[in-house]
Amino acid sequence: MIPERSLEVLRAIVHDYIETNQPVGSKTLVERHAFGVSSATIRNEMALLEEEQLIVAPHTSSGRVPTDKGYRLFVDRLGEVKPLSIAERTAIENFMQGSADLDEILGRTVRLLAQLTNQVAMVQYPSLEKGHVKSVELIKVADNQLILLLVTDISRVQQHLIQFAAQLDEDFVSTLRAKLIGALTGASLSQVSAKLHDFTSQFAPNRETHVQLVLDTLLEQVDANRQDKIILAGTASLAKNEDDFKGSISPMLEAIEEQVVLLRLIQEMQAEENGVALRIGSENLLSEFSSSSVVVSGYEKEGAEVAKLGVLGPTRMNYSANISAVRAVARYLTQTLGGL
Amino acid sequence: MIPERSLEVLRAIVHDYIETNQPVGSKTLVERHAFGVSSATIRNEMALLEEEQLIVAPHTSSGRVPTDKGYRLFVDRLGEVKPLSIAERTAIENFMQGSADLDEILGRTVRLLAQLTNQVAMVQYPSLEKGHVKSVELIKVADNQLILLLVTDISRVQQHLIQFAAQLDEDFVSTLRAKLIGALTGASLSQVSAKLHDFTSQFAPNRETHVQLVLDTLLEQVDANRQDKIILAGTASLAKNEDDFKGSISPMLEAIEEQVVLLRLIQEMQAEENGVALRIGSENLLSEFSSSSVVVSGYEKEGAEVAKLGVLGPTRMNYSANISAVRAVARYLTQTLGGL
DNA sequence: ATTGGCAGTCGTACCCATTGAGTGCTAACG
DNA sequence: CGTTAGCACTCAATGGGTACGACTGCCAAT
Repeated sequence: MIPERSLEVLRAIVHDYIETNQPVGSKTLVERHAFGVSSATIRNEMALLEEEQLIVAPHTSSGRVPTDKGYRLFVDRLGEVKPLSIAERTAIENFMQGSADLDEILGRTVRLLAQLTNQVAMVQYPSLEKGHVKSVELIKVADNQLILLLVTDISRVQQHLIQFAAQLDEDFVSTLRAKLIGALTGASLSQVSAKLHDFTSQFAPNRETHVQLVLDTLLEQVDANRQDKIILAGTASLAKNEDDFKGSISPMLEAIEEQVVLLRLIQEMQAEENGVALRIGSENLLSEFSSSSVVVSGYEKEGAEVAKLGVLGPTRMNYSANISAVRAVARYLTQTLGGL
Repeated sequence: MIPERSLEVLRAIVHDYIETNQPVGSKTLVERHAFGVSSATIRNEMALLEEEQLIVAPHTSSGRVPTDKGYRLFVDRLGEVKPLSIAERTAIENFMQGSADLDEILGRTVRLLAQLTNQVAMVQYPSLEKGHVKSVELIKVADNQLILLLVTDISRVQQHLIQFAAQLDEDFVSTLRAKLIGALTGASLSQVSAKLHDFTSQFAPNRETHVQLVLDTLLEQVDANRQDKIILAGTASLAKNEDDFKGSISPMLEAIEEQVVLLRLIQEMQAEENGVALRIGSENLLSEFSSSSVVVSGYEKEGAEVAKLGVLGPTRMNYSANISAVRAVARYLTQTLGGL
């Protein structure tokens, strides 16, 4: 429905605007891009694009700026995304090398992504919902304190301190430990609750409150895997691009600090055909992010998507470069996790 | 050497400037504070203060603004710091209640401090240098993978995944585990290295590389306790007070993200008589923080200082309120940790 | 459909005069 | 000798006025 040349003009406008941060006018446009036509023709095209609400003029006598809708059309019809440069690829590989620990891998990943894109980078911790229990450990650290460890197959160990009213004897702890291991090893996290259904009855009545306390803590740990965590890097780039955002950046910083908000935001984003999900400006329902865009992609472990990563920046961002960076980093992370 | 009335004037200037964010002139000063003298006298005093470089006039025909040196004298001669309001005290107590896990306690603490002061709050994780080993655990999670756990007496468990080239048999793992526990339980972290000196020789030569790998990882974990970690909250307030800082806030955000810089910064601050350490503006040697002030205080566990916490904000901050907030929160944290 | 030309709009930059807050200085006062 | 009133002076901020220039939209010609 929208003719090819109009699209071409839109592409050029987005491109120039991203580069110069100035509203772009018809004259400079024909100078920089070798359209075969004069500025007057471009003016007509631009009037059309404005009617379609794809671009807008900040004031009467100025050039045009893409609207959110304009950016959206731009990325949807982007065609090819620019592949990463060789320098970038080697940078990625060097960055990821020699990490064994999950925390370290994710930490490196998020810094890498921030560096590649010059935007705020976010990496969500893997959801363990689909994980399995590898082992459970009880470690006595004081007469009345245990540390409960839950080891799952996504290279992560959770720990929690349990405080008891009374002293604990070694025998009780070790039988409890053995029975827990027996009952849970290999179970998927979603099964844990069911598997423990009648667990307490194995113990003498006077032990029951202690056992129950441990079970409660354990279930809490399992539950904690559902509300995941997110790590960030590159928040300084918000300040650097400050005038790209309407208003102050401080509500954005606040929202970012509230992990819950961010998590909900990226949770509800569903990937499109090219593997990444994209929200542009007002497509983000939260008002704090109405002049920001978010690019996210899922990453996988053992063939299943376990969490997401992505970047957050002004709507005036380099979509092509950022999309390919997010995609590449997600792929490398998937690959790195596969090697564990 | 500096007469009392001059000090009084300096106090008034700092007070008004913090409140209004405007250079303060002699006339408005006598209006707001009931000195017994006229504005001309105050002008003479101000000329004196300026000669001492305690205040400065941004331009010829404007009021005065405190210099870093002025702020310094102000806080040194502050006399009493304003005690917290009852509302603030109950807020603190509510905030701290019902936390058992160290991570959670520190997380709450840092958010509390940010909220009380409206500044960037920082809490350093306890240094475990003076801690003791409570237990060591080896958990087999796959044929060729172990998780090493180091449990210390500061309610923190460290974990690290170890990957082996060959398969491991249960017997080897459990004897290694038993010997490690035997050798290290109760040892202080600084002794660990020495205690393991001749450890490898207990094993058959073909096991040595495996044992060594575990020991290396263990020592790495012990070492990791020296380079501590810091958590932050309230970075949004940087943006909110943006114009209080010269230049952009983005280098500050960068420095904050580089934990190393922050750690060095607060590490080298030594507490003064009132229990808090204070760096004002250019007293911070790092140029990024030349228009910021930092207030820190140590907090204790079992009578010994284990780490620091504090706030970071513009030199134009409410020193009195922030000092007392930092002091109070440090005390409450010490108290909370004592209950573990 | 494209183009050159042209009137019209509006933001930006610049100059200039005015205003007002605040200073330093001096001379008078108790 | 400290304090004070008065006064001349400085300089940032403000607002009006004008010129400039980068655009656009429209129209008539190609």
